[in-house]
Amino acid sequence: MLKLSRKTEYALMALRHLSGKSAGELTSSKEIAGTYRIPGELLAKTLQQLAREGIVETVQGPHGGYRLKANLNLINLSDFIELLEGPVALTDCSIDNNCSQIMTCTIRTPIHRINEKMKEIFSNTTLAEVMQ
Amino acid sequence: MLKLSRKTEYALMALRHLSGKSAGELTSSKEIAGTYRIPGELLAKTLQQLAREGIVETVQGPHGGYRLKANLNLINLSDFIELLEGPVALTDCSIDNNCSQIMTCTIRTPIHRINEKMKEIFSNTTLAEVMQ
DNA sequence: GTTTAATCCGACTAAAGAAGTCGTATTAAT
DNA sequence: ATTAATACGACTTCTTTAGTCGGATTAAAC
Repeated sequence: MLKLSRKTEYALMALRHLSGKSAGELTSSKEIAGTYRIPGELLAKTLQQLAREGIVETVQGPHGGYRLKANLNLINLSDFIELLEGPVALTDCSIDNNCSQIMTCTIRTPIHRINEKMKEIFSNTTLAEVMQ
Repeated sequence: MLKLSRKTEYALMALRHLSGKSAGELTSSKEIAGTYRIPGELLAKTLQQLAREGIVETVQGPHGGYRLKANLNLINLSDFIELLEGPVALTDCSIDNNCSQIMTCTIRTPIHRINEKMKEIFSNTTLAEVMQ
Protein backbone atom coordinates (compact mmCIF):
# COMPACT_ATOMS: atom_id res chain seq x y z
CA MET A 1 0.00 0.00 0.00
CA LEU A 2 3.00 2.26 -0.44
CA LYS A 3 3.31 3.23 3.19
CA LEU A 4 6.17 4.79 5.07
CA SER A 5 7.38 2.70 8.00
CA ARG A 6 6.64 3.84 11.52
CA LYS A 7 10.34 4.23 12.06
CA THR A 8 10.43 6.91 9.40
CA GLU A 9 7.38 8.65 10.83
CA TYR A 10 8.88 8.61 14.31
CA ALA A 11 12.16 9.96 12.98
CA LEU A 12 10.40 12.84 11.26
CA MET A 13 8.43 13.69 14.38
CA ALA A 14 11.57 13.59 16.46
CA LEU A 15 13.44 15.85 14.08
CA ARG A 16 10.55 18.25 14.08
CA HIS A 17 10.60 18.25 17.88
CA LEU A 18 14.32 18.89 17.97
CA SER A 19 14.09 21.65 15.40
CA GLY A 20 11.73 23.50 17.75
CA LYS A 21 14.38 23.69 20.44
CA SER A 22 16.96 26.43 20.75
CA ALA A 23 20.36 25.81 19.24
CA GLY A 24 22.50 23.45 21.25
CA GLU A 25 19.73 22.45 23.64
CA LEU A 26 19.57 18.76 24.44
CA THR A 27 16.41 16.67 24.46
CA SER A 28 16.16 13.13 25.77
CA SER A 29 14.68 10.34 23.72
CA LYS A 30 12.29 9.82 26.62
CA GLU A 31 10.87 13.33 26.39
CA ILE A 32 10.11 12.91 22.72
CA ALA A 33 8.66 9.43 23.14
CA GLY A 34 6.46 10.68 25.97
CA THR A 35 5.22 13.70 24.08
CA TYR A 36 4.07 11.73 21.07
CA ARG A 37 3.40 8.34 22.71
CA ILE A 38 6.05 6.59 20.69
CA PRO A 39 7.48 3.31 22.06
CA GLY A 40 10.60 4.50 23.87
CA GLU A 41 13.06 1.81 22.88
CA LEU A 42 12.11 2.05 19.26
CA LEU A 43 12.54 5.79 19.13
CA ALA A 44 15.86 5.51 20.95
CA LYS A 45 17.17 3.10 18.36
CA THR A 46 15.97 5.33 15.58
CA LEU A 47 17.66 8.38 17.06
CA GLN A 48 20.85 6.40 17.46
CA GLN A 49 20.71 5.58 13.80
CA LEU A 50 20.21 9.24 12.93
CA ALA A 51 23.21 9.98 15.12
CA ARG A 52 25.38 7.49 13.25
CA GLU A 53 24.32 9.18 10.04
CA GLY A 54 25.29 12.59 11.35
CA ILE A 55 21.80 14.04 11.30
CA VAL A 56 21.64 14.50 15.06
CA GLU A 57 24.30 14.81 17.70
CA THR A 58 24.28 13.00 21.00
CA VAL A 59 25.57 13.62 24.49
CA GLN A 60 25.68 10.65 26.84
CA GLY A 61 25.18 10.47 30.58
CA PRO A 62 22.61 12.17 32.81
CA HIS A 63 21.26 15.38 31.26
CA GLY A 64 22.41 13.96 27.97
CA GLY A 65 20.24 13.68 24.91
CA TYR A 66 20.02 14.65 21.29
CA ARG A 67 20.18 17.82 19.27
CA LEU A 68 20.13 18.63 15.59
CA LYS A 69 23.42 18.51 13.78
CA ALA A 70 22.68 18.56 10.07
CA ASN A 71 21.01 21.37 8.17
CA LEU A 72 17.57 20.05 7.36
CA ASN A 73 17.43 22.26 4.28
CA LEU A 74 20.19 20.20 2.78
CA ILE A 75 18.72 16.73 3.26
CA ASN A 76 16.07 15.51 0.89
CA LEU A 77 13.33 13.12 1.79
CA SER A 78 14.46 10.51 -0.69
CA ASP A 79 17.87 10.14 0.93
CA PHE A 80 16.27 10.21 4.36
CA ILE A 81 13.82 7.43 3.60
CA GLU A 82 16.51 5.33 1.97
CA LEU A 83 18.65 5.79 5.04
CA LEU A 84 15.95 4.36 7.28
CA GLU A 85 14.20 1.83 5.08
CA GLY A 86 16.36 1.12 2.09
CA PRO A 87 15.75 1.84 -1.59
CA VAL A 88 12.59 3.62 -2.65
CA ALA A 89 11.30 1.24 -5.28
CA LEU A 90 7.92 0.18 -6.60
CA THR A 91 9.33 -3.21 -7.55
CA ASP A 92 12.33 -5.32 -6.61
CA CYS A 93 13.69 -5.06 -10.12
CA SER A 94 14.20 -1.34 -9.53
CA ILE A 95 16.81 -2.42 -6.99
CA ASP A 96 18.45 -5.49 -8.43
CA ASN A 97 17.91 -8.03 -11.18
CA ASN A 98 17.28 -11.05 -8.99
CA CYS A 99 13.79 -11.57 -10.32
CA SER A 100 12.77 -14.87 -11.85
CA GLN A 101 10.48 -13.00 -14.20
CA ILE A 102 13.19 -10.67 -15.44
CA MET A 103 13.37 -12.24 -18.91
CA THR A 104 9.68 -12.26 -19.57
CA CYS A 105 8.52 -9.23 -17.62
CA THR A 106 6.73 -6.78 -19.84
CA ILE A 107 6.10 -3.94 -17.47
CA ARG A 108 9.59 -3.15 -16.24
CA THR A 109 10.19 -0.07 -18.32
CA PRO A 110 6.91 1.73 -17.64
CA ILE A 111 7.12 0.91 -13.94
CA HIS A 112 10.64 2.32 -13.85
CA ARG A 113 9.38 5.52 -15.40
CA ILE A 114 6.78 5.90 -12.68
CA ASN A 115 9.28 4.98 -10.03
CA GLU A 116 11.56 7.74 -11.20
CA LYS A 117 8.79 10.29 -10.98
CA MET A 118 8.00 9.17 -7.48
CA LYS A 119 11.60 9.42 -6.37
CA GLU A 120 11.72 12.87 -7.89
CA ILE A 121 8.99 14.07 -5.57
CA PHE A 122 10.90 12.81 -2.58
CA SER A 123 14.17 14.18 -3.89
CA ASN A 124 12.66 17.60 -4.37
CA THR A 125 11.35 17.77 -0.83
CA THR A 126 13.75 18.75 1.94
CA LEU A 127 13.38 17.64 5.52
CA ALA A 128 12.99 21.29 6.43
CA GLU A 129 9.84 21.42 4.32
CA VAL A 130 8.43 18.41 6.12
CA MET A 131 8.98 20.23 9.41
CA GLN A 132 6.70 23.08 8.39
CA MET B 1 9.93 0.73 1.00
CA LEU B 2 6.90 1.86 -0.95
CA LYS B 3 6.51 -1.26 -3.04
CA LEU B 4 3.65 -2.43 -5.19
CA SER B 5 2.32 -5.85 -4.25
CA ARG B 6 3.00 -8.82 -6.49
CA LYS B 7 -0.71 -9.06 -7.08
CA THR B 8 -0.64 -5.66 -8.73
CA GLU B 9 2.41 -6.56 -10.79
CA TYR B 10 0.80 -9.80 -11.92
CA ALA B 11 -2.39 -7.99 -12.79
CA LEU B 12 -0.51 -5.48 -14.93
CA MET B 13 1.40 -8.22 -16.72
CA ALA B 14 -1.82 -10.11 -17.35
CA LEU B 15 -3.55 -7.03 -18.75
CA ARG B 16 -0.61 -6.36 -20.96
CA HIS B 17 -0.76 -9.95 -22.19
CA LEU B 18 -4.47 -9.68 -22.90
CA SER B 19 -4.07 -6.36 -24.65
CA GLY B 20 -1.76 -8.06 -27.14
CA LYS B 21 -4.49 -10.43 -28.24
CA SER B 22 -7.01 -9.74 -30.96
CA ALA B 23 -10.38 -8.36 -29.93
CA GLY B 24 -12.65 -10.95 -28.37
CA GLU B 25 -9.99 -13.65 -28.19
CA LEU B 26 -9.94 -15.63 -24.96
CA THR B 27 -6.82 -16.45 -22.97
CA SER B 28 -6.72 -18.88 -20.08
CA SER B 29 -5.25 -17.93 -16.75
CA LYS B 30 -2.97 -20.92 -17.16
CA GLU B 31 -1.46 -19.61 -20.38
CA ILE B 32 -0.58 -16.30 -18.76
CA ALA B 33 0.78 -17.89 -15.60
CA GLY B 34 2.89 -20.24 -17.69
CA THR B 35 4.28 -17.50 -19.88
CA TYR B 36 5.49 -15.34 -17.02
CA ARG B 37 6.01 -18.03 -14.35
CA ILE B 38 3.38 -16.61 -12.07
CA PRO B 39 1.80 -18.93 -9.48
CA GLY B 40 -1.33 -20.13 -11.21
CA GLU B 41 -3.83 -19.96 -8.38
CA LEU B 42 -2.75 -16.50 -7.41
CA LEU B 43 -3.09 -15.14 -10.91
CA ALA B 44 -6.46 -16.83 -11.28
CA LYS B 45 -7.76 -15.12 -8.18
CA THR B 46 -6.41 -11.81 -9.37
CA LEU B 47 -8.07 -12.16 -12.74
CA GLN B 48 -11.32 -13.07 -11.02
CA GLN B 49 -11.07 -9.87 -9.06
CA LEU B 50 -10.47 -7.87 -12.23
CA ALA B 51 -13.51 -9.59 -13.70
CA ARG B 52 -15.68 -8.55 -10.76
CA GLU B 53 -14.49 -5.00 -11.28
CA GLY B 54 -15.40 -5.10 -14.94
CA ILE B 55 -11.88 -4.70 -16.25
CA VAL B 56 -11.81 -8.10 -17.91
CA GLU B 57 -14.56 -10.38 -19.09
CA THR B 58 -14.69 -14.10 -18.47
CA VAL B 59 -16.08 -17.13 -20.21
CA GLN B 60 -16.35 -20.29 -18.20
CA GLY B 61 -16.01 -23.89 -19.24
CA PRO B 62 -13.49 -25.57 -21.55
CA HIS B 63 -12.01 -23.11 -24.05
CA GLY B 64 -13.05 -20.41 -21.62
CA GLY B 65 -10.76 -17.72 -20.32
CA TYR B 66 -10.39 -13.99 -20.05
CA ARG B 67 -10.38 -11.05 -22.40
CA LEU B 68 -10.19 -7.31 -21.97
CA LYS B 69 -13.43 -5.53 -21.30
CA ALA B 70 -12.59 -2.02 -20.12
CA ASN B 71 -10.78 0.63 -22.13
CA LEU B 72 -7.34 0.85 -20.56
CA ASN B 73 -7.04 4.46 -21.64
CA LEU B 74 -9.82 5.31 -19.24
CA ILE B 75 -8.48 3.66 -16.10
CA ASN B 76 -5.79 5.40 -14.14
CA LEU B 77 -3.14 3.66 -12.12
CA SER B 78 -4.28 5.18 -8.86
CA ASP B 79 -7.73 3.65 -9.10
CA PHE B 80 -6.23 0.38 -10.27
CA ILE B 81 -3.85 0.10 -7.35
CA GLU B 82 -6.57 1.04 -4.89
CA LEU B 83 -8.75 -1.64 -6.38
CA LEU B 84 -6.17 -4.31 -5.70
CA GLU B 85 -4.42 -3.14 -2.56
CA GLY B 86 -6.54 -0.49 -0.94
CA PRO B 87 -5.83 3.21 -0.42
CA VAL B 88 -2.60 4.70 -1.70
CA ALA B 89 -1.33 6.34 1.45
CA LEU B 90 2.04 7.12 2.96
CA THR B 91 0.52 6.95 6.44
CA ASP B 92 -2.56 5.47 8.05
CA CYS B 93 -3.85 8.91 8.92
CA SER B 94 -4.23 9.57 5.21
CA ILE B 95 -6.93 6.91 5.32
CA ASP B 96 -8.68 7.31 8.64
CA ASN B 97 -8.20 9.05 11.96
CA ASN B 98 -7.70 5.98 14.10
CA CYS B 99 -4.21 6.96 15.11
CA SER B 100 -3.28 7.29 18.74
CA GLN B 101 -0.87 10.05 17.82
CA ILE B 102 -3.48 12.07 15.99
CA MET B 103 -3.64 14.86 18.59
CA THR B 104 0.07 15.35 18.92
CA CYS B 105 1.30 14.46 15.46
CA THR B 106 3.22 17.30 13.91
CA ILE B 107 3.92 15.97 10.47
CA ARG B 108 0.44 15.18 9.24
CA THR B 109 0.01 18.18 6.99
CA PRO B 110 3.34 18.02 5.16
CA ILE B 111 3.02 14.27 4.71
CA HIS B 112 -0.44 14.75 3.26
CA ARG B 113 0.97 17.23 0.78
CA ILE B 114 3.52 14.71 -0.40
CA ASN B 115 0.92 11.98 -0.47
CA GLU B 116 -1.23 14.06 -2.75
CA LYS B 117 1.63 14.61 -5.16
CA MET B 118 2.28 10.91 -5.22
CA LYS B 119 -1.32 10.07 -5.91
CA GLU B 120 -1.30 12.64 -8.67
CA ILE B 121 1.42 10.76 -10.51
CA PHE B 122 -0.59 7.59 -10.35
CA SER B 123 -3.80 9.39 -11.27
CA ASN B 124 -2.17 10.92 -14.31
CA THR B 125 -0.96 7.58 -15.61
CA THR B 126 -3.40 5.38 -17.48
CA LEU B 127 -3.16 1.62 -17.61
CA ALA B 128 -2.70 1.95 -21.35
CA GLU B 129 0.51 3.88 -20.72
CA VAL B 130 1.79 1.12 -18.46
CA MET B 131 1.20 -1.37 -21.26
CA GLN B 132 3.57 0.45 -23.59
C1' DG C 1 33.38 6.04 44.47
C1' DT C 2 28.49 4.99 44.24
C1' DT C 3 24.34 6.12 42.32
C1' DT C 4 21.70 7.57 38.70
C1' DA C 5 19.97 8.93 34.25
C1' DA C 6 20.99 9.04 30.04
C1' DT C 7 22.76 6.82 25.40
C1' DC C 8 24.29 2.43 22.86
C1' DC C 9 23.43 -1.82 20.56
C1' DG C 10 22.55 -6.49 19.43
C1' DA C 11 19.34 -10.23 19.96
C1' DC C 12 14.95 -11.63 20.49
C1' DT C 13 9.70 -11.87 20.15
C1' DA C 14 5.32 -10.54 18.49
C1' DA C 15 2.22 -8.88 15.18
C1' DA C 16 0.82 -7.84 10.69
C1' DG C 17 0.69 -8.25 5.94
C1' DA C 18 1.77 -10.45 1.61
C1' DA C 19 2.28 -14.52 -1.06
C1' DG C 20 1.02 -18.77 -2.16
C1' DT C 21 -1.76 -23.30 -1.71
C1' DC C 22 -5.73 -26.23 -1.33
C1' DG C 23 -10.33 -28.06 -1.70
C1' DT C 24 -14.57 -27.85 -3.52
C1' DA C 25 -18.12 -25.94 -6.50
C1' DT C 26 -19.70 -24.35 -10.92
C1' DT C 27 -19.83 -23.99 -15.81
C1' DA C 28 -20.14 -25.49 -20.53
C1' DA C 29 -17.82 -27.75 -24.55
C1' DT C 30 -17.03 -32.36 -26.29
C1' DA D 1 -20.21 -38.46 -18.44
C1' DT D 2 -15.87 -36.35 -18.91
C1' DT D 3 -13.01 -32.71 -19.09
C1' DA D 4 -11.01 -28.15 -18.88
C1' DA D 5 -11.83 -24.05 -17.67
C1' DT D 6 -13.39 -20.28 -14.02
C1' DA D 7 -15.15 -19.12 -8.94
C1' DC D 8 -14.11 -18.53 -4.34
C1' DG D 9 -13.34 -19.08 0.48
C1' DA D 10 -10.21 -21.05 3.88
C1' DC D 11 -5.91 -22.09 5.06
C1' DT D 12 -0.72 -22.08 5.47
C1' DT D 13 3.67 -20.17 4.89
C1' DC D 14 6.81 -16.56 4.39
C1' DT D 15 8.56 -11.99 4.98
C1' DT D 16 8.66 -7.67 6.94
C1' DT D 17 7.67 -4.49 10.39
C1' DA D 18 7.07 -3.23 15.07
C1' DG D 19 8.21 -3.58 19.50
C1' DT D 20 10.77 -5.56 23.72
C1' DC D 21 14.58 -7.01 26.50
C1' DG D 22 19.13 -7.41 28.58
C1' DG D 23 23.28 -5.82 29.33
C1' DA D 24 27.07 -2.25 28.38
C1' DT D 25 28.82 2.45 28.41
C1' DT D 26 28.99 7.17 29.72
C1' DA D 27 29.21 11.14 32.73
C1' DA D 28 26.78 14.18 36.06
C1' DA D 29 25.57 14.66 40.92
C1' DC D 30 25.99 13.47 45.39
